[in-house]
Amino acid sequence: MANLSRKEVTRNNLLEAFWSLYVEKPIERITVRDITDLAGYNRGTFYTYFSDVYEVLEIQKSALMPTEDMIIDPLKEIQNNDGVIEESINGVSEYIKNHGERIAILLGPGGDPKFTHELKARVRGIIMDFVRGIDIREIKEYEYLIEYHISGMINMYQLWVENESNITEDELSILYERISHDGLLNITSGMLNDRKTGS
Amino acid sequence: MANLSRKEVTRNNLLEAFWSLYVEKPIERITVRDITDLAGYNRGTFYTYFSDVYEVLEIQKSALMPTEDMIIDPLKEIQNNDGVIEESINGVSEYIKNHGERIAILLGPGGDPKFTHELKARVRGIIMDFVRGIDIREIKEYEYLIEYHISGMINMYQLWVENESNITEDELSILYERISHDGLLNITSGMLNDRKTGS
DNA sequence: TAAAATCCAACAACATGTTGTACAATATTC
DNA sequence: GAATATTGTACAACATGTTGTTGGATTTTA
Repeated sequence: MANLSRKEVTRNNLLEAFWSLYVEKPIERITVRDITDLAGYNRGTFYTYFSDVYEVLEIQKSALMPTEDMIIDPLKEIQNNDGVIEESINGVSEYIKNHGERIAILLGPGGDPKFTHELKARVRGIIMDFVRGIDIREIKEYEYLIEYHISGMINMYQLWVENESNITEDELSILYERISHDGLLNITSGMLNDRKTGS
Repeated sequence: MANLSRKEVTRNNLLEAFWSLYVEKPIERITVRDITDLAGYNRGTFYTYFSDVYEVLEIQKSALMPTEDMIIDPLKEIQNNDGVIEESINGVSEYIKNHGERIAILLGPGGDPKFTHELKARVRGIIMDFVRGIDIREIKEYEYLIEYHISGMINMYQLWVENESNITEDELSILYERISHDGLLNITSGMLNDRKTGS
């Protein structure tokens, strides 16, 4: 990874320049000139590497997409256990943590809804394949529950970054487990100070 | 709602033309000319109503944002009940159903992440205000649980539209209730055909 | 290793299209 | 016919994507 050709260096510089602009403003206001000025190249140089600004974003997105293995491996591990979904979900959240800040930006208000959509579809698809193998009833309905859970997790994480980590990572993990175990209403009842926990 | 002035008609035509383009392609590829050509006006006319294509989207978004009342009223209704959050959530999903297709588009892969973000922040804020009034422990943590739930619901709905309603509306509602009551893992255990329900 | 041939990243310049604004001319409404 | 809405046209500013050129690096040849 040491010796990069001139070509690779230029390409990386352009990719990095794009990202530092993307963090600050929406993609539709990022021009080719913005990128090349920041990176220190001629505007035309951009076109020897990319065909337009959106292609740069696509490249960044692919780099942040989880591989099949990232999702499948943890799933396989638990085929011997009972807590069927839990562990796989933690595998996913592990991945999200690792790619950290950049993913949070793509998931957030200034990010790319296509990324979020594709990410969820991918994780959902893999989990659904797995689930089909373990003989579960109401498959069609189950897809929605998975969607609920994946979305919930992803957006909890995004909010956590947005809130500048106002709770610890461990506390967040514990919340993941509690909410997927018990559901919102059970947890809410348990959190009330001076009321009956009704049904 | 019967007699619209010419001005109102023109404005509406432009808004509608925008929307029918927005359904088909991302906003960054919608030009002023596209809109006015489709609506049958001169390009200059556009600028007497809007300052830019993005402003048109903002207007559409505000029209689809829930009012305070839409969220608060159902919350008030249940202060006498025990199922604290459940009903309020159904109020929200009611609203989503009413504005239907358009909201799903804004929430979806071709939509606007700022809309989704603002929508969630609004609902979350109102629910959190409410929750502060009923003396709940771990307020800071609770915000994340609300985020999980709101995101889960919104995205279940979006997927349902994307799946062209492959289950009925009632079935979807029931899933909402089950998942918020019991949590994913409990439901999963209950759905397994020939395994122990573990832990 | 030195000279020649080739490559190719970076560049300036160009043609094209969109934007937002302005203003006089025309059409529509009441 | 007076007021209002829309059109047509023109313009400067700017972004886009393409082209042909340049000069330094790399490869080939002897």
